[in-house]
Amino acid sequence: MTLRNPSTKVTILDVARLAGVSKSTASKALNNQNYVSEATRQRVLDAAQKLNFSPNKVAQSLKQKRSYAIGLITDDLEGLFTTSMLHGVDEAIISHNFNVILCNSFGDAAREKARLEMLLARQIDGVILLGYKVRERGLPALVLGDVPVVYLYQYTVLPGVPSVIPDDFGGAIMGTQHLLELGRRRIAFVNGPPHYEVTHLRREGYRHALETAGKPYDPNLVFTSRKWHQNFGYDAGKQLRELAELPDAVFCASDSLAIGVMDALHESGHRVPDDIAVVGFDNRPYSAHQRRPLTTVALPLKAMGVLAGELLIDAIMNETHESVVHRVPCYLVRRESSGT
Amino acid sequence: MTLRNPSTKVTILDVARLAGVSKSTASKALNNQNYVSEATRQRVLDAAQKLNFSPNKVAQSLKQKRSYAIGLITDDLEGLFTTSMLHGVDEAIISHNFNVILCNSFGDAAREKARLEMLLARQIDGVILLGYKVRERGLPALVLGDVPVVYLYQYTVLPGVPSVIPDDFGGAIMGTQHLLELGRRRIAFVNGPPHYEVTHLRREGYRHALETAGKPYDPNLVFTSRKWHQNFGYDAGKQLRELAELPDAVFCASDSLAIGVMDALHESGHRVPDDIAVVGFDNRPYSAHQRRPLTTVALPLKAMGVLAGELLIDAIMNETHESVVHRVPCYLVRRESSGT
DNA sequence: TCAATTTAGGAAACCGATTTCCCATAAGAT
DNA sequence: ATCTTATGGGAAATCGGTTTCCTAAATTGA
Repeated sequence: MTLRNPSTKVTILDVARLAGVSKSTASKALNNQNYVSEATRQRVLDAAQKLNFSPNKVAQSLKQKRSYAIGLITDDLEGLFTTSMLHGVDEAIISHNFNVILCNSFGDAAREKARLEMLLARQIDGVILLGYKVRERGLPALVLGDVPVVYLYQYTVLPGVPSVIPDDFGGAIMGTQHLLELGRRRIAFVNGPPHYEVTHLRREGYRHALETAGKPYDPNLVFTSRKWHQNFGYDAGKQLRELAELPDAVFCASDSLAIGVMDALHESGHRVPDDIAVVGFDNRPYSAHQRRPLTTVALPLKAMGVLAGELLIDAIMNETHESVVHRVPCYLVRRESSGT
Repeated sequence: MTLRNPSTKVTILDVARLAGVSKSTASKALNNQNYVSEATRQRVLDAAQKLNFSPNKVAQSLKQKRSYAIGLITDDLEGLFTTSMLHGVDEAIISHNFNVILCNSFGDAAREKARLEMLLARQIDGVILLGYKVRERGLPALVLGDVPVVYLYQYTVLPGVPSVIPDDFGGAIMGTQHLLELGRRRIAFVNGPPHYEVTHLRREGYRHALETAGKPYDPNLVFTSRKWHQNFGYDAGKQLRELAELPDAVFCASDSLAIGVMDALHESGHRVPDDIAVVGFDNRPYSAHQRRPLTTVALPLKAMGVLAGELLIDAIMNETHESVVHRVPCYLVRRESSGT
C-alpha cells in the first residue's frame, strides 16, 4: 500500500517554528509543564494540531529511558487459553499508553533467554511470562536488568515476583455449591490426571464444599482420568453409569471431560440434566455449543490478563514490587446441563 | 524481582574505552564495516564480549530510522485461530531480528486507527492486519506513512497490498479426493452458513473434485447449516440418516459440523467409518480427541503466519510490494473417522 | 524606589548509537 | 625523492525528542 503520510516527518522543530517559539518551549507546552504562558501553550498546541504532529516515541524513549513497552513471553504451543489473557494484558496496558511486544519461547530455556535479551536491548520496561509450567528455576540471571517481572498462568516462589493464576480451589467450591443449591444430593467428581496441581486444588474445592454443606466426601464417587481429553471423560462416564445407584450430579474438572461424560450418559439413555446434572470447568468456547450446552466454572482468563498488566504497570511506575500469588476468582456460567 | 543487570548500562563508549579506540571506530568494528584494521576490530570485539555489551536498540532505531519492529493488529475476539498465526509470524520475523508489537482493534475502526497511530509513532517498519472480515474500506488514509501492510486471514482488493489466506477451494478438493481414493462413492456435503465466502469456495471444491472424478454433483446430498456449531451439524446428521439410501461418506465444511454429524450417526447406530466415513475442515485442537478421531482438512495457520511475516520483511527490505492474494495450501490430517 | 524573587522562554547538553567528514600515516607510482 | 592514493581512526554531526541551565523581564516586598 505505502500511502503517504505527511505527518510522519513532522518534528517538534516544525511545530516550534510555526508557533514562533523554541524547541524547548514547544516541548514544555506539549507536555503540560510549567514555565510556559497560557497564550504560548495555546499557540504551540494549535500549531501541533495543524501539522498533525505526533512525537517520535523512539526519541522520547531514548531520552526518558522508558520505552512504554512491555515484553510478553509465552510458552504456549496450543494457544487454547493464551488469546484471552493477551487481550486482558493489552487492554490493561494500552490504557496507560504502553504496548506489548510478543515473543514465543516454546518452553525452551535457551530461546527464552535469547528473547529476554532482545527485549531488554529494546529497553522494555517490564516483562510478563505467560505459560503453563510451574517455574522455580527463575530467569537467567545474566540477562535481567532491574526490569520488573510478573508471572501469568503460572506461579512462582521467587522472591519479589508476583504471579497471577486462577483460583481453582474457589472455583471448584463454586461449581459444587451450584449443584448443591439446585438440590442435588449425590454429586460425583471426575478429575483429571493426578500429576497436575490443579487437579488437587479442584478436588479439594469439591471436598470442601461438600463438607461445608454437611455432606460426606465419598471416594467411591470420585473418578480420576489419565488425561484431560474427552475420550477419557467418556470412559469415566461409563464407569459412572455402572454404579449401583446413579448420582444425581457430576462435577468434572474440565469441560472436555464433562463433554465425554455427557456423551456416555446420553448413550445409555440417561437424561442431562433431568436424571443427572453436569458441570464442567474451564469454559472452553465449544462448551456452549454442545447438544446440551454445558454449565461450567469459567477460568477468569481476561481478568487475569488485566490484573497481570496492572500489576506490572504498577511495579514500573512505583518501583515497588511485591511477591504475592494472586488467585483470581472463577465465575459460574449457567447453561442447560445443570438445569435451570 | 528486579535483579541487577550490569550489562544494561554498558554503552558503546565503555567498549571503546576498554579497547582504547574512539566511539566511531568501535561502532565500525562492531558493525563489520570497512576502514577498521583486523587487529583493532578484534580488540573491540573482545572488549564488547568482556563487558557483555548489547547495543541499545532504541538509539539504533533513532539514528537508522528503522525500528526492527512490526505492528500486528487483530480483530479477533475469540482467538480460535489467532495463536497459530501469531506463532508463524513471530517465527518468520524473529529470524530477521524483528519483533512483533501486538494490538487489538476489536473490529472497531476508531480503535484500529488509534492503534495504528500509536504504532506509527513507534516507528514500526510494517503492519500485519489479522482478522476475519473482508476488508475493502482500506486503512484510515490519514495515519499511514510509507509503511508496508500485509493482510492475514482476510483478503483485500486494495492495490499494492498483499494478503494471505487459506486455499479453501483446494482444501475442499483435497478432502473430497481423499474420500474418493478410499473408494467411497456417494459423498454428501454438509456446508456452513451461505453468507460466508468460504462456504462457496468449499462447496465448489467439493463439486470440482467430484466432477473431475467423473461423478455427478447431486444437490440432494448437499446440506446447508444455518450456523457453524456442532448442534447444527447434529441437525444435518439427522437429515442425512433419513435419506432413502445412506451415503458412504460425508465431507463437512468445518470440524464442529462434522462432530455434530458423527454424533447423530452414532445415535442411530451407524458406524463411523465403516458405514460412513466423515471428514471435517479446519483441524481444531479438539478434533483429535473425539470418540472417533476426526480426519480433517487442516487450515495452514502457522504457514500463513510465516508467509505473511516473510512478505512483510521482504517489502520492508526491498521496498517493493506487490498486490497478490496468496492462497496457502491446506493439508490433510488422517485420523480414524475416514478409515485407514 | 530598589533589591529580591518569579516567571517565561531560549541555548545547549543529553540520551546512545550511526555516519559523515576530515586528517594523519603508510603504501604505491613516477 | 616526491607526489598521489589508500587506509585507519578520530572529531563532530545527527536522529528527535527532553531536560537542565541560564538570562531577561515582570512581579513582589520592604
